[in-house]
Amino acid sequence: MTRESNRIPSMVKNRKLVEERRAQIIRGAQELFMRKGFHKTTTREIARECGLSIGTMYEYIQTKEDVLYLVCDHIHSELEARLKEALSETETGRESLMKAMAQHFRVMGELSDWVLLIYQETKSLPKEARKAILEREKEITALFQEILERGIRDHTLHLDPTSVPLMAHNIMVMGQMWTFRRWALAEHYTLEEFTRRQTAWLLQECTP
Amino acid sequence: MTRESNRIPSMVKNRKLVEERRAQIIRGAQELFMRKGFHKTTTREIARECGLSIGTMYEYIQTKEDVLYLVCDHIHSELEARLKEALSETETGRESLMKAMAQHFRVMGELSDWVLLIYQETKSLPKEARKAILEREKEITALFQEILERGIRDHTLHLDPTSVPLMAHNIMVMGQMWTFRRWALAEHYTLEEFTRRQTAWLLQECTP
Amino acid sequence: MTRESNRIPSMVKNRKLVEERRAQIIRGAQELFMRKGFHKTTTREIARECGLSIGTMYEYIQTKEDVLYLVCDHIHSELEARLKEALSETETGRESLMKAMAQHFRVMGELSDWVLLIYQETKSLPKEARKAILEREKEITALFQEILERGIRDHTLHLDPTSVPLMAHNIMVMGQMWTFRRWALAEHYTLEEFTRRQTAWLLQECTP
Amino acid sequence: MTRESNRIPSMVKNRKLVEERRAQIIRGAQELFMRKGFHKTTTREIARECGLSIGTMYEYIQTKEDVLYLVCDHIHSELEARLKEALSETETGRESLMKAMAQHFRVMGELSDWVLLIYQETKSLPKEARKAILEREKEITALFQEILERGIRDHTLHLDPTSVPLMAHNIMVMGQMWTFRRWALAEHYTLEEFTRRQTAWLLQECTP
DNA sequence: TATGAATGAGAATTCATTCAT
DNA sequence: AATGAATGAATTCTCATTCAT
Repeated sequence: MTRESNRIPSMVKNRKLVEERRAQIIRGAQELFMRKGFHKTTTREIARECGLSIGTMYEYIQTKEDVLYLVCDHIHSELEARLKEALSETETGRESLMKAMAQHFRVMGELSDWVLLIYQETKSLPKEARKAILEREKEITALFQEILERGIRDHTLHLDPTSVPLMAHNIMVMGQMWTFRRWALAEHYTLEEFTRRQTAWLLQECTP
Repeated sequence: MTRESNRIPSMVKNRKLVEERRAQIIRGAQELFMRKGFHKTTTREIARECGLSIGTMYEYIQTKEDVLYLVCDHIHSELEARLKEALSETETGRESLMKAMAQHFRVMGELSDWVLLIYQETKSLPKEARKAILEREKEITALFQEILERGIRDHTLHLDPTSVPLMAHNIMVMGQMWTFRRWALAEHYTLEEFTRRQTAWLLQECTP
Repeated sequence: MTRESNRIPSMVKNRKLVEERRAQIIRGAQELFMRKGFHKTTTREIARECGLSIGTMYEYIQTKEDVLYLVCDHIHSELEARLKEALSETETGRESLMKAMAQHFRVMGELSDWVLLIYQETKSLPKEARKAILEREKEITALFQEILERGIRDHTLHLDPTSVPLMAHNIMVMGQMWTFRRWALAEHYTLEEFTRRQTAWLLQECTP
Repeated sequence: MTRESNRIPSMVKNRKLVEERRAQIIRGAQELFMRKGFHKTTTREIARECGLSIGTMYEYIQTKEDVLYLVCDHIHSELEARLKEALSETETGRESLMKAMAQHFRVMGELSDWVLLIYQETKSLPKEARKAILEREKEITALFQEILERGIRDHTLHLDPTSVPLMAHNIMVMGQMWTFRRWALAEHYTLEEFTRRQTAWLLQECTP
């Protein structure tokens, strides 16, 4: 599930066991990183929280940064999975877009603490890992690009093809917006209102 | 200039000197925080970079977090000042909006490393300081709200008044977008194209 | 042995090891505190003296004050143990008192550097610990109260019962006297003479 | 008044001014040392408390230890002066002794916080200064020796002359006792009861 | 595989003292 | 005489990582 998990070497050979223990580690660390941030969480705390000894934990990772990577990767997997739930090839592009945006905002709202985590702690990752995380981000963005393109093909969305990447990114950013600026937005709008208005705005741009 | 600077107590009484030395500290720390991040920068490095002994530096701050606050506050001041340069009361709201958005995106592009800094390190600030930083963010957003409202009043912008806060935040987020996702956007658009398209999109929403 | 030792949390689980390492720490610190005082002794010196790395030492204590507490507690244990050696239930109260006083003065003389340590550094302890140390002091005083009361019961000591606490404290203070004012007393008296005179003085008060 | 004050060199030549400023310093420092102890009090705090700038303060002392010495010396002066108030050459030795003991206990009770200070912080003084402080202690003890000797000479006190120093020290220690062990003694006795019992005990020894 | 004691470089902060003004 | 900004050595404590059992 945590797709990139195999990028991180482990001392332990048994694949199944590695998978299982890392799930434990992710569960414990996620909670802690969210509450205290990456830097203020110690490896000891992570070990304790996930029920392993430090020695054992280090059999499954190499550095503390690995844990952060594991967590970020897992969150991305979750985001992507939840988004894909709402996708269907049988609908028109326009319908798909509306559903996808609604789901995207809903998920970003529900997992907002996790999303925050990704955007705030990614910079603590070593270059390679940071790149891999950006790649995931790109992939999710690509999902929206595909929907937009499908809409163009089936003539339910009228949009200059050169605007497709921009609009996909705009959608992504709208999602983040709900997690980063909720402190201000929630004073004025509910998630449903927010979704309705933003979707309407975007769709209008895609209407002849 | 660094408006909130007087929130942080100093051992040194001479106001002028405090102002001056803190400017030194900000200059040195900004550079380092940008390059290495807050946590990986040591107080000794900051002191060395800004040409003070640690002892002396600590006469002007109380904790390392104070330096971060000083830096964030300074960046916000810069952003706000640069944005205000482009504002003028004599134009129509629509004209103002176009200029302000262009300037905003330009500034966010130029200072993108600094902007990144604010959004990534703010969480390391103590609660009080974090709140003060959010306040600054609100104030800049308010500038766009005022422009939008002026446009509504002078009938050059047609927008449901309840959408004003949302659109102001959308503009803010578009600015951040250019700093956070430039790695992806710059593959497709120049800053000018980005500005043109986003402005057009937003203005269309404000056209009957 | 260092009875209160378990009040101080340790990172290390193995009870036996904790006992052992703390004994090491006490041994090293006692010597240093005696020579240089608590404040002028650094944690690194303590670690070096007791053959542990600082990191390791800090696995067994939480703060430098903990070391002081451990040392004070250990000294009290020693004092109490040595005093109890001389006690016997089978003798008359009067005989007991004489033996106990002699032993007390002897021990206070032998361990005078340690005793000095307790009385001079206790104030550097956090409140809770200071209270625990006073408690030990009370317990030793109580030993003398019991002897006096036994003497009253078996009619070998004639003393107003309301004077029992006062006399017990007087004995304690006589013991400290030999450590605190030896610089002056030793010019005139040997420990034996001191013991004889003070015992005689006190016993006379307890003779009809 | 602070007799030994001239042992400590000052940058300032004007004797009167030195006297005056040092009195200021003593007043401020005494309070702080009592509350926080010598080590936890900073020179800056002392300067602030006594209304001088640090620079100025250092014109009148050489090191922080000097301040401690000044304070201890001043306390001793106070103790001695208060004790001497109660002395009179015209009474019998016995009467003198009773009055002196009562006054001694009273003063030690009243100034107990200061007395504590002397006994707990003296060890922080450099050797020379520590010796000077012990000298003061000796002098006060000598006052009691003189009274005892006068009593022997005028036949109102019957005491083996070789016991004179011991008894003088016993009196001194009884005084300290009331400051050091008040936490326990005050549960059983008032200062008056304490004085009466201790005086009676001592006088009995001096009665044929 | 699992454990957890050991390590020590490294970090933030303090504070007595000086000295140019 | 008075001031107070500057200094930097010194101090306590932390924590990611290793490795012998």
